This record gives sequence, C-alpha cells and structure tokens, in this order.
Amino acid sequence: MIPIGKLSEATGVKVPTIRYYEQIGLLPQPGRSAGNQRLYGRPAQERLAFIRHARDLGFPLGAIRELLSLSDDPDRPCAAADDIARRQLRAVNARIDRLLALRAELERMVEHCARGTIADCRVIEVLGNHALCEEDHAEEED
Amino acid sequence: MIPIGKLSEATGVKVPTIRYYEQIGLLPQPGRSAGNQRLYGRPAQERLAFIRHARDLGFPLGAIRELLSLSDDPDRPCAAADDIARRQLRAVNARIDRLLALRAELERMVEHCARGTIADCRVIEVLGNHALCEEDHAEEED
DNA sequence: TCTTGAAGCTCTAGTTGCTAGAGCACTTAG
DNA sequence: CTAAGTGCTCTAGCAACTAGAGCTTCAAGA
Repeated sequence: MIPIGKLSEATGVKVPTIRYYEQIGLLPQPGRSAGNQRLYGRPAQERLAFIRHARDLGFPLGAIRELLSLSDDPDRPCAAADDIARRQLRAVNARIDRLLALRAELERMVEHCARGTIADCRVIEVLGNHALCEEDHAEEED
Repeated sequence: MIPIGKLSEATGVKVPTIRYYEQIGLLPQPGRSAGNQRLYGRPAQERLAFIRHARDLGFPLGAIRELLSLSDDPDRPCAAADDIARRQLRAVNARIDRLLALRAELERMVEHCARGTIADCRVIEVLGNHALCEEDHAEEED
C-alpha cells in the first residue's frame, strides 16, 4: 500500500489529478490510513496507468470511462473497445489534416514577412483578409 | 450600423461569442440603440473578422490580443507580429508531430484487433501496458 | 521521544474558449 | 397592433485540470 505521492511518482500522474479522477469517479475511492490519508494497492496502480496511457493517446475521459468499464468485463465482445479506438483514430486524423492546412498557411505568412513595420506586415494583413489565404483551412475542429 | 445577429452572420462568429469577446475586452463596447441593443459599424466588423481568422488558424486569444494591439499601431516594427506567428507555427508543428505518433499507435492497436472478447482485446491490452507500444508517443503537449 | 519539514487533507476558485438556459425587453413585418 | 423573432443580462456549465489557503499527519534525524 502506497500513499498518493508514490502513486503519482509511479504513474507520472500528478497528485491533484489523481484526486480529481477519484472525484469524478474514474478511480474508486481508496482505503485510508488511520490518519485519513489515501493508500493505494496494485489494482489502483494499474488502473491509473491505464488511464494515463489512454490520456497520452488523446482519449477523452468519457472514452476512457467506457474503456475501463469494458475492461472490467472480460467476457464481452471486443468490438465496443475497437470502435472507441477507431473513433479516436478518426478524430486524430481529422486534427492532423486540419493542422497541416494551418501549418501551410502559417508558413506562407511567416515566409512573406519583410520585417518592416506593422503597416505592411504580411502577418497582420493576411489575418485581416481571409481572401489572401491559399489553403482553405477548415473552420471546425472536433 | 448592424445589430449583433447580422454581425454574427457576416462574420460567422456566434452571437454569444461576440458578447464574450466584448466582455473580455477583445472587442470594444459598441454603441447602443435607443432600446439598448448593440450596433456595429465597419471597423468592428473588420476587427471581428480578424479575430475569427486568427482563431481559425489556432491562435489563442492572448496572442490575438497582442496581434490586435500591434495592428492598432502601424508604425511599430513588424517583428513582434512575426514572432507571434512563428511561435504559433512552432506550436502547430509540435502538435502535428505528437498526433502523428498517436496515429501510428492507434493504427497499430486497431489493426491488431481480432474482434474477439475483451479478455484478449488488443486495444485494452495495449492501453494497460505501455511496454507494448512501439512509438514513444510523447507525454506533453504545449 | 521530540521535532521539524515534507507530504497529505479539504475546499474553493481559476484556467481557456466558449455554450446553454432563464426570464425578461425590444424590433419589425404583416 | 400584435406576434414572432431578436436582443438583453445574468448565472452556470463543459473539459481536464491547476493553484492556493489553511489545516493535519507522517517519517526521519537528534
């Protein structure tokens, strides 16, 4: 049984974040010491590592909640978990596409900077006039 | 002079968002009609279009605030605006790199899915065990 | 055993960039 | 003139934390 600080070290999740996960019900309430301090065992550690890893992969907490409830239930078909991962993959792909368009536009802006005064600054000019864009950097992200 | 709804249509920025921008001081307080409704002219319209465009390019509001104050002052050197754009470009590049690593990992997870039960689900397994990752998808974004 | 400094506790509020809703007042077309 | 539609203010909520105040507990050294 380890206290919250050690759990934090072991998983790379900050202490307040661990408490936050508990508060929103992602982590079960752990046992407490005589002096009311949280004490965690192996299963909590593994669960938190799972959460951490999924967060690193960009899964939103809602998706992680679903994945955790699936993983608690090993007999159910894997398709649901797979769907969540595919959904995340689609989201990541959409964000990549969008960012590539943004990068192209930003590079154009920055390359054309003559380092003069604001009055003829390409950056300010392009921002003020969408018609100067080549790429049609999309509007929405999701 | 147009009311807020027309301004919203003209710029593609939603009405509550316009009011929010005013509240945080990105847009100046507009004149009002006899019945206390906001009325906007050309300059407000251009300023909002500028903000919109910069948001589409992913600039955070703080950066937009700087860019706006620069553009209010055409004699100052352009270098500051250029720096902000370069900073944004670096941020975009970092996010792209990170997302490419995530995509690779997610694709690996999804491809290996045998569509069996959760007990041997690749998705759940990889999430639970970081050692199964090939890519070292970085931890931090910024 | 005592002490002291680190680590833990709870609670509230702030962050970013909005969005949603309640409960009103105003404007405008028919 | 009326009714739909638009506008107003205000508060609260979203994700996913982060920071701070003000207190208690733990652990290691003297």
